[in-house]
Amino acid sequence: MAGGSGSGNGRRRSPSMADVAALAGVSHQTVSRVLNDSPLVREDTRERVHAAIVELGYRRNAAARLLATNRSGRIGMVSAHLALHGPSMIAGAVQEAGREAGYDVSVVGVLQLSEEALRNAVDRLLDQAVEAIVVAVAHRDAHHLVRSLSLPIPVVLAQGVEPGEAMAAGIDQVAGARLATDHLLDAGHRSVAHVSGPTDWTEAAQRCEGWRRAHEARGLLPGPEVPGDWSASSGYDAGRRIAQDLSVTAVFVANDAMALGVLKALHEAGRDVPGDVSVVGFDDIPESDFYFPSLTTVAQDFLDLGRRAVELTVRALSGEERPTVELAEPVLLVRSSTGPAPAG
Amino acid sequence: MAGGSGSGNGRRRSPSMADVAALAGVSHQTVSRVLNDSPLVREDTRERVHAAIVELGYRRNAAARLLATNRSGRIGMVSAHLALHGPSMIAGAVQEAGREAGYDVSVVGVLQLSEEALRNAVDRLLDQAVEAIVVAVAHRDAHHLVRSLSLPIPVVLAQGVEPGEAMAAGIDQVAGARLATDHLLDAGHRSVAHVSGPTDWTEAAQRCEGWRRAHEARGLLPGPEVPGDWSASSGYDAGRRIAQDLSVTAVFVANDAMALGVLKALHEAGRDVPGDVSVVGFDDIPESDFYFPSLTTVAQDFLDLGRRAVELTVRALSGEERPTVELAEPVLLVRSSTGPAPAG
DNA sequence: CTCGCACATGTGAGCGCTCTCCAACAATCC
DNA sequence: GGATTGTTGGAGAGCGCTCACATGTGCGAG
Repeated sequence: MAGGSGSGNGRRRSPSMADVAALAGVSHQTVSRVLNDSPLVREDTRERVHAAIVELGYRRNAAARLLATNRSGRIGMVSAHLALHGPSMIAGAVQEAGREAGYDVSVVGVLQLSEEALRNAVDRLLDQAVEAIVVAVAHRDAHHLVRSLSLPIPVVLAQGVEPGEAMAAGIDQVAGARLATDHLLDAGHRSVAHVSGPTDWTEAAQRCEGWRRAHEARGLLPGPEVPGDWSASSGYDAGRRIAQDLSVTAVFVANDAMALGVLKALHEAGRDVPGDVSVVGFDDIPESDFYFPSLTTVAQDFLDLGRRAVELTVRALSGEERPTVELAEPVLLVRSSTGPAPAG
Repeated sequence: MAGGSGSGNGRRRSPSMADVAALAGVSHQTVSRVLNDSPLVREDTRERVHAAIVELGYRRNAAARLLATNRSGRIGMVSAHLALHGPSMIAGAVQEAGREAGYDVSVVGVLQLSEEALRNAVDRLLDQAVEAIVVAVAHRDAHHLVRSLSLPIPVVLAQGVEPGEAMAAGIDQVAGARLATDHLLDAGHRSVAHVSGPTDWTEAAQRCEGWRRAHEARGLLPGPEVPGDWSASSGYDAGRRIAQDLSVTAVFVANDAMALGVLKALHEAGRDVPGDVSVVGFDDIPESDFYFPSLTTVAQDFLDLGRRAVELTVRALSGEERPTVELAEPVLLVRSSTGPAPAG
């Protein structure tokens, strides 16, 4: 036991605060103060410490800091279908907005939607000691789970929320759908068909609701509703069914990808867009301007949504009880896939 | 100061190992053993501990564990343009493959590509104590940065790599481009035009290279090259220029989104696809089957790529010096946007 | 009946940081 | 000139875990 206490330890440990302190000729506490921008350090001391930090390539150990402070500076986010336009935009926006607010954002994607998968995702985030969780899964089950889950940290919902709901940010899907449907009805169409998203997705349900209400408000009966699954392929199938019904002169499709399929099916069936049939999409993906014809669609400001979600998070974190933000309003982009109802 | 030492401390701390140990009537070490599946625990003790864990809702503190072990079980990933199909698929695949291999994956997206932004991203990952980093930015600068950066942890490249490169997984872009170009040349076209991606992206450069070589191999001169930026909009601009040149009968477009733009421009110029002009894309995004006409394109197995990248990471982590995997081969999907060269 | 050896469990140090206290010293006041 | 500030610095505990070790059993062998 005497003598050589194992010094030559193969892999060199990274420098610690003590090493920096020793090199700068101060105590570890002073180094800590410098790192945390405390004003209680003389300028030349601060510089000496900084020099030591650079020389050693010191980097503060986040785990130790977290252990001591119990604050991770990290927000978790759970998302599904990250390959889809909306979810991926929201994830990017939350990450960006979080960063602006001084938080790191960890995104965990759920592949198969199930209660277990969601719980799992939340568990993984909890393991990372996140201070709050943003759930951006606009699925009914997710909504329920979030509300039932009683976590010691704030959980905010992004997307698929109801107006006035606390701890929830969103874009008014019902309003967006009404915008789209009203545009068609205003153009003289007697009714509008709808290609919907999967019904267990709250957004799909809300868009459907808006479409229905737009008709109701005018005392009209809505056209046929054909279910899809967000994919272009399902839109194509729906489009083929719609093309057979010659009384349909206008279609509101729940997202742009499906609208692409609808457009193709209509085209193949020899029905002209917008001459015979008008089509409106939802999402304004960058490609939709280059469809044939370029697609009238509803645009949502995802970046703003991300910012609102983070704003809620920050407010909740700073003690506010059940912070609320208003739903954002989507915008209709009129392009060339819509026109007046055909005469007759 | 006597008496009531602040016991009613508002926010209750989450239970620690010691709490579990006390409840189960064992020492904290035994709890640790149970948590780490040590065989040195009697069955009934193990059950008692488990019961205590459940009762208390105990969850192991990852920061403390990391501090003690110096192993985070986390892999970092830096990605850019997560809204694009390829990058987003790769991110998902790496996350999934990492999870299978027992690692958590942290993705940090870079918005503006710059050396500083990349360094920043790496810094953020380092702060999370990742054990390795996967860089999935197929940009020349990223490639350089990664090779110059000398980190104490393994860094593997995914996408935009050269054959035989160590610590790098990829899909052979040159081969993919040759596949596409040869398909057109085989169909009798005398030369093929190319709408390329931004030239500082290695993938764009490699696809361009494959297109060039395919001509070379037959002693042909390549058609005009028009630069794009991956967006449908830039593809549209390129398509308009190409449509003016009546000698062009075939176009290889560096990705599907730009191909959509090309298709539209060609259509507007009255040039029939594939009657007058054949078009091939790259990526096989789910929508490309529903373009007008449905797009012949090159498909890449991103999931496999993710798995290979993680495989490299794991091998490097387990001490292998400079592990290598082979480039994967992409596949040509022939659909209806390509046909024989027009007579004349 | 002691020894030894497997197994099962407990003890204590230390990971790198932040926090709460306390010490040293200069400048200021009555 | 001694008490009173304010400024700058240091010492030490403790966050919750894992590690290396010490300890306490039971049981067959010498």
